Amino acid sequence: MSENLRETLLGGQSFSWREEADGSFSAVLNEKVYHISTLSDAASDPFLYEYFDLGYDYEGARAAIAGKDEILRRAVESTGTIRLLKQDHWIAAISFILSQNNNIKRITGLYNRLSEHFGHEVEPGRFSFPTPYELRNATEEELRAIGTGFRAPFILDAVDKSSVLDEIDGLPFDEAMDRLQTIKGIGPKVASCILIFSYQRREGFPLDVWMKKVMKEYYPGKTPEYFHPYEALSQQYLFSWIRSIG
DNA sequence: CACCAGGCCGTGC
DNA sequence: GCACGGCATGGT
Repeated sequence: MSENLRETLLGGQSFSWREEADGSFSAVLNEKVYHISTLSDAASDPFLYEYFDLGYDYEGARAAIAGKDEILRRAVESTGTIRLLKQDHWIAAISFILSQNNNIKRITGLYNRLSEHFGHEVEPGRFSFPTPYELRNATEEELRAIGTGFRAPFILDAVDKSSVLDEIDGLPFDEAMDRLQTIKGIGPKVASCILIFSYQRREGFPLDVWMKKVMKEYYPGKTPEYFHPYEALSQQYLFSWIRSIG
């Protein structure tokens, strides 16, 4: 099977993208509205080249993962190639704070409402995700009013501590995890998602309710170390697979 | 009505 | 250190 752009963009690592009626994808990033139909659309754009991590050999990684064991082979063959996006640190941090005890559809809705209420319009009807500066005067009541619920104070704490996101690069993985968790609403799972989908830390292995089920049923006694050096990508394939089969 | 969703916080032990 | 209840909201 070939590239699965849909799974990469809408499968739970980003909440910036929407699927258009013609099957293409669009998102407001970098003060622009990007439209993508295939990965080749990204190759000639420097921003998208980085964003889609086009310098990494995902086909090679995919083959290596599929050869690891029977479950991974099944997971890999159940879908096309999945990539690990390199998203903006702030967007990723808030996205995954929103994700806790939530589902992908509702997370996307919250992401869009935050953009419409606190971001700015870059094209008619298309809003950027709000920066920490744009959220500096937001109140807990305003954030709750758009449906963020108990996550509202976490967002405000992240605004206060947004500089933490500039102190992550170069840290050993465990220290990066600890530093991110100084922000309220960021625990081990959210921190690992931020590190993978924004800081290119491929040793992350987020354990959400789906992946805990996978580990219990198919990898009892195993730790993320088992999947080295493809922890994050293996996790993405297993996550996609277990969700597809329920 | 119940239970769940890409969990974490605060408390108690 | 680990176990537990609570938590906003919308879908099933």
